[in-house]
Amino acid sequence: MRVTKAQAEQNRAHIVATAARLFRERGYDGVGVTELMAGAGFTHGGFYKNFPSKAALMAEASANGLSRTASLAEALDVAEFVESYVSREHRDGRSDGCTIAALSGDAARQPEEFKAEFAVGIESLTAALQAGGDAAPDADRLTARTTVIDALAHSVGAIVLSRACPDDSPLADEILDVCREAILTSLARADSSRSAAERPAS
Amino acid sequence: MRVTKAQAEQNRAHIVATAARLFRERGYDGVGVTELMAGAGFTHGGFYKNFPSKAALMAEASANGLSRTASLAEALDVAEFVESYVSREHRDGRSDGCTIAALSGDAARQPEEFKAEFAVGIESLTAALQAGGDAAPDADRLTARTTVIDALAHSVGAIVLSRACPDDSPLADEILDVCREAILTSLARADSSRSAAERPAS
DNA sequence: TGTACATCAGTGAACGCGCGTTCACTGATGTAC
DNA sequence: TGTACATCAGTGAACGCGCGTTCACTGATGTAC
Repeated sequence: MRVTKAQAEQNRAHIVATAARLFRERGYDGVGVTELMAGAGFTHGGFYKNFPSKAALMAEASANGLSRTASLAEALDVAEFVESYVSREHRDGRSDGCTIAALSGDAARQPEEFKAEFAVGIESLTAALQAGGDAAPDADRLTARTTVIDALAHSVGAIVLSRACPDDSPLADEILDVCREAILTSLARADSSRSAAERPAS
Repeated sequence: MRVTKAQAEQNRAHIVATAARLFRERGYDGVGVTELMAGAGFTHGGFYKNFPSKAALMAEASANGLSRTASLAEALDVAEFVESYVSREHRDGRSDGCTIAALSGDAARQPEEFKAEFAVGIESLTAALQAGGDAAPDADRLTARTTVIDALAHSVGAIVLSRACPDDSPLADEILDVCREAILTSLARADSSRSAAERPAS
C-alpha cells in the first residue's frame, strides 16, 4: 500500500486541486471529506495523513485557487481580464472559474486567518493585473491600483449577482452584459485620461 | 399550550424574520432548525407546523429580506442608496444588511425555483431604485435600468469582496472607498449626460 | 549488490455528534349547542 | 351567556443519517548493514 515519496506528493497536490474545484462548485459546507477524497481517487481514511483538518484543506485549496487565477491574469491587461471574467462561460463554469467569485461569500464567514489568505489572493491578483498585458508592454499597461481594484470588485459583483439568478434567465445575462460594457467603458476612460496626463504637450 | 390565531400568525412572522437575520449572518448551512426556533423563542418541535421543510423557510426568509431592502430603497435615489450600501456600517452589519450581499453566493447553489425568487428580489430592488428618491421628484430621478443594474452589481461586488478580507484590514476599507467613489462618479456622469440629452437646447 | 527491518501512504471500520425530520402528547383556544 | 368537546400551536423525546475525525491494520518503499 505504501507509495513512493514522489507519488505521495503528487497525490497530495491532486487532492488539493480536486478540493479547489469541488469547493468552488458546491461551497465549503457542500462537500464532505469522504467525497473530497473519492473525487481524487482515494478513500477517506488517508485524509488526516495529509491535512490536520478539513478547515486546513479549505484554506490550502483556496490559496491554491487564488494564486492560480493570479497567474493566469499575469498575461492579460485589465480589459482583457474583464472581457473573459464577465462572461457566460465564466459564470457557468464555477468549478474552473475564479475562487473569489465562487467563494467570497463563504470566506466572509470563516476565521480571520482564513480571510487573511483571501486578502493575500486579492492582492496578488491586483498586482498581476497592474503589471499584466506583456503582449503590449508600453507605459499604458501599468494601470493604477484603484482602477484595478474597482474593476475587480465590479466584475466579481457581476458574476455573483448573475449566478444568483436562474440559469438561462434574461436577467442573468442582462447583468453580465450591462456590467461588462460599463466596466470596459470605465477602463477606457481611465486609460485615456491617464495618457493625457502623461503627455500634456501632445 | 395552544395560542390564539393572531398570536400564532405573529409567531410565524417572528420566526421568518429571525431566520432571515440568522441566515444573513451565518449562511443557510450555518444555522440549524433547532437554533432557528430557539432564536425566535420556541422549541424545534413546532417547526413543521409552520413550514414543510428547512428549505421552505430558507426561501421564505430570503424573499422577506429581499422585499424589505426593496422597500427601504423606495425612499432613496441611486446615489443615496450607494452611499449607504457601500459603507463600513453595512459591511459590518451582515444580519441587518442586504440579503443579496449576504447570500448571493449561497443562493447560486440552490435549486432553480429558489434562484427565481432571488431574481424577483433583484428586479424589485432595481424597480425601487429607478422610481426612488421621492424627496426630489424631478425628471432626473428616473434613472435608466442599465445604470441601476450596473450600480447594484458594482455595490454588491464591493461589499462581498470587502467582507472576504479580515476585519479592520486596510484592503477591506480600501475596496469600499475606491468602489464608492467610482460608483458615485459614474452615476454623476450618467446623470449629466442624460440631462444634456433631455435638454439639447440648453 | 543483497538481505532484514523500520517506516509510513493509503485502507476501511468505527466513534460521537448534530443535523433535518417525525410523532405522541399537552392544554388553551375556538366552536357547537 | 354557559357548558362540553374538538381543534391545533407548541413541546420534547426520538429517529436515521451523514458529518468530521480516529485508529488498527496492510504491504510496498526506504534504509541500515
